[in-house]
Amino acid sequence: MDREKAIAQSLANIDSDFVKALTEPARIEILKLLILHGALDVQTLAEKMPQDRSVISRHLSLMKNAGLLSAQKNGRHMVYSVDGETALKKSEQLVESIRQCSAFGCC
Amino acid sequence: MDREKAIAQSLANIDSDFVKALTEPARIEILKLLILHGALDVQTLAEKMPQDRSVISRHLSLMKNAGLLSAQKNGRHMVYSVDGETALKKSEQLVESIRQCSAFGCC
DNA sequence: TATATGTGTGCATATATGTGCATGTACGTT
DNA sequence: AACGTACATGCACATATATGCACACATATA
Repeated sequence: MDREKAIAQSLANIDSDFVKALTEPARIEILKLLILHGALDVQTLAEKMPQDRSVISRHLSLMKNAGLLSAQKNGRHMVYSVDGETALKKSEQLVESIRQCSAFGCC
Repeated sequence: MDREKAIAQSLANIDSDFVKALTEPARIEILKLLILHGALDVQTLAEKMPQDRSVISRHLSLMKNAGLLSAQKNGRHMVYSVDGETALKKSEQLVESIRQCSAFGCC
């Protein structure tokens, strides 16, 4: 059925990794700190949070894979910053998925 | 600092329950079935999925609390359907949060 | 009333995920 | 080359979450 495929396609477009990246309080805090201070390395970021550096490092890696952050190696420092363009694009894509589903007549 | 509060406020507006509701494959499948077939009761929904009825019931409850679904009692049947209006509103709110953060100069 | 059906919840369990410590790797410094 | 620093990863562990079974409650039916 065409309609079924269209609905499945819309929902398949929901980027699970991106959404998951926004569910953890520690990651929201990282996001906040990065927006507030701009680009920060792992060490500096970890000093502003209760978790261990290794934990912060893993969160950053996850958020980078989710398209929320971008990273740049500066000497032995790894500098992370928010990839606002990608983040905005992905969130808009989420709205579009839900909008299409609404258009399919869910209510 | 005013800017700091504004950033924190934007990120605090991210509805964690709503976002979490979209991270579980089983819940996405429920969403798909509800959009496809319209309003469905727990039993009918559970027959189309591998999980136990109790599991489906819990997912539905969570999605309802997240504002993704609405429910109506019909005799001994509990009929769930997608609350497209609320879902769209919440997803747009997510975009707005990220847009504001972008505006604060994260990139 | 007695019986059957539809839901939700308590409980135990498996899996997923966050966390911290120890270690390995990469890079700059002396 | 030797050392110190920054980061990532393997490992063990605690917590969160999804799952299924059994049962209690509500409602329809005989």
